Amino acid sequence: MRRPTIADIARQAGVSKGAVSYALNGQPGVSEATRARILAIANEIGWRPNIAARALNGARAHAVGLALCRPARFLGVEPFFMELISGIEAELSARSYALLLQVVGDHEAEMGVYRRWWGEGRVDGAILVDLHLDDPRVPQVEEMGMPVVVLGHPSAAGSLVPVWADDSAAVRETVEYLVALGHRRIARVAGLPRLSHTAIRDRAFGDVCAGLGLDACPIVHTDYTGEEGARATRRLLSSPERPTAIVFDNDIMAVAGLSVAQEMRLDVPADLSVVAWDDSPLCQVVRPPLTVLTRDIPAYGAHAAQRLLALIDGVEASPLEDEAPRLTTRGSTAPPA
Amino acid sequence: MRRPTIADIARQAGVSKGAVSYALNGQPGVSEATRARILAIANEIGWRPNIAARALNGARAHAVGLALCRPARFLGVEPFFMELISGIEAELSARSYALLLQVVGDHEAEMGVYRRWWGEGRVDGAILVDLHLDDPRVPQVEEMGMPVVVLGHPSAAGSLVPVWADDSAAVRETVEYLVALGHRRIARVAGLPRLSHTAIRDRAFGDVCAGLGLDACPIVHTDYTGEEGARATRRLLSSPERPTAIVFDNDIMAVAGLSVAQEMRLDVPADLSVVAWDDSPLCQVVRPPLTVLTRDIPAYGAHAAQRLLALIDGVEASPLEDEAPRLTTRGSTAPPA
DNA sequence: CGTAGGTGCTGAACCGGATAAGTACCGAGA
DNA sequence: TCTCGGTACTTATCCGGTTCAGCACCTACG
Repeated sequence: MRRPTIADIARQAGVSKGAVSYALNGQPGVSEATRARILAIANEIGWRPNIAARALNGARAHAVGLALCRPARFLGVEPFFMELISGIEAELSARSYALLLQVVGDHEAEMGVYRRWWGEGRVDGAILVDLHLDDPRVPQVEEMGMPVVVLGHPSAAGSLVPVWADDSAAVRETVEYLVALGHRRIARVAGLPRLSHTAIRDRAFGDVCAGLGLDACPIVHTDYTGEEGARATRRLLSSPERPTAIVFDNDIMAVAGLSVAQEMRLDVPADLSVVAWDDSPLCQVVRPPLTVLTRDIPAYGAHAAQRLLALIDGVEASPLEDEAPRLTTRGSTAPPA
Repeated sequence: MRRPTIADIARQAGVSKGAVSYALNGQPGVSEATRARILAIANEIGWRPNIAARALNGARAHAVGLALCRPARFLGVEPFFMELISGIEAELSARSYALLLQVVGDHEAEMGVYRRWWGEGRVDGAILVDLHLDDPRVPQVEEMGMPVVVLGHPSAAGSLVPVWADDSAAVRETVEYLVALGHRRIARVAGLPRLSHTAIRDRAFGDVCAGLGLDACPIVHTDYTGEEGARATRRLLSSPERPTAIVFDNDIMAVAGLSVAQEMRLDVPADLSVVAWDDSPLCQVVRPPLTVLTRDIPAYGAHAAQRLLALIDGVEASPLEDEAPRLTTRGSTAPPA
């Protein structure tokens, strides 16, 4: 029960391997009658091209790589990656491209994986996520010559094609909205400080607060976990100059912060307004439902995949600024009491 | 700047391609001195094996497939899959196996993907998840002859190697605990009724309740979303014979149910005890923190990957009953008021 | 001293396709 | 009638490895 090859088809059709190859690939060089006969036989005996054989002739691997460098636990915590992956998938599967996924421990291992995949002809390109400030991966993949799309701001992407959203605008919209409600003391519970998008949001937050003449606008950095989100919230709410509004960098921390506020007998939104970055069912389910910055994460992934496929096709891929996160107001924001 | 091949190494070392192949693969047939020289050259010029060429000689694809048949949105909602994937990854990456992932729309597309991957020699095996009752995929992959491990109860796995946990025992432990606390009216908010593990939990729930002589133990089926979880809870809490405890099939629904209870001015745990299936940071973050059935999902994935790699190696892989979910009590369960 | 056996290597075939080069055949135009 | 040109193929080569058969050469043993 060996897998049928074009040699089998050739034998049955009474033609040469070459003719079968032309016929199956829609190339000129065979008559329509012969082509139809060959296709019929191929279909009948269940022939499938062997990608290995094709790859040997310099063909595409028809797969793109994604190495995720996050502790396994965090992956489960944040819906972000699954949503991103489903968006990437949507684009890839339409072109019959597969996604080669590997979770790695650190950036060194990540680069090792990319080097191997690229060196072994396993992937045609890759998507780089979670850019750091001065990320060493950028020059390294540039040197490899592998088509790569970066999910992140162009300022950190070097010569690689970036796909990003304007986080600064989202920060501005949020702060301006809170100020319009009457808030003067706004805090930000941020994610990992070494991530470049954290730095961008931090700077935008500081700039907007300063521009609006707000007093103290503290920023607390965390590791995105509910535990640290709760701790940061507790610290902020215990300070003498208690903020009347907190903007969290993800939904998990926002929910944790909400619980802390309620634990401290503060009413949300009367005593404290809460805004979360990234919507999730969770945000709609807690009481009060959270005002959030909504992003279409699957679209984000889809756009990155599109750009990557274009690059792989040899098309000059332009940077893409995706839609900025939109503020969706719910019950967790109101004028301060 | 072509990629170096063994021919390049052979030329530099002044030996034949065959000798290089033996040297690089640790096979006998070359002297240690020659082997060392060849390895040094290979290392120096940065040679990497071309998997395509290896695969052409019948070698492994060194990848396993996972096609997930869930709407993109649900993937983001449930941490389960990311945790599962990181567990699978942990095992695979240790053996330099990659995971080929594709999100598909329905079971037919899923089977199409498996057929293609297997037919094209892209994967050496696959992991089947989300088994249904009388799942048509089981006989289909059995016929394909592809090594497959099933995540689910043996009763639904046919001749495929199953990896599962004893959900019935977990259900029993939970109900017995609630009864010991003094509860007599316990309800279950379940997931999709067509999934085989839902059926197994349903049956166990019914059996245990009947065995303990409990009155009415209603089961409500949902689609795992917070919305349906909230609706199911509202319905249960509005009935004349209001349950004093509810066991939810995932954490999202449990949190939604908790909010509904609080919305209805019921105190948790005094008026209503809540138990969630699967722990997550979310469960620890809400007030009160939820009593949960804890599973080590990454371990679950790792075991499945282990079994699959064994199958691929031609080793007879035995079914594996994984550790049953453990009840972790927190503030959401107490004797009824 | 002849030879059996092992070591260390070479040369060539092979995997399953893609593709360039070559060839037989047919019809049309000069 | 001969040539030209296109069609419809065939043949051969290549991709980058693996693997088998074969062949020197050295050693040990009777």
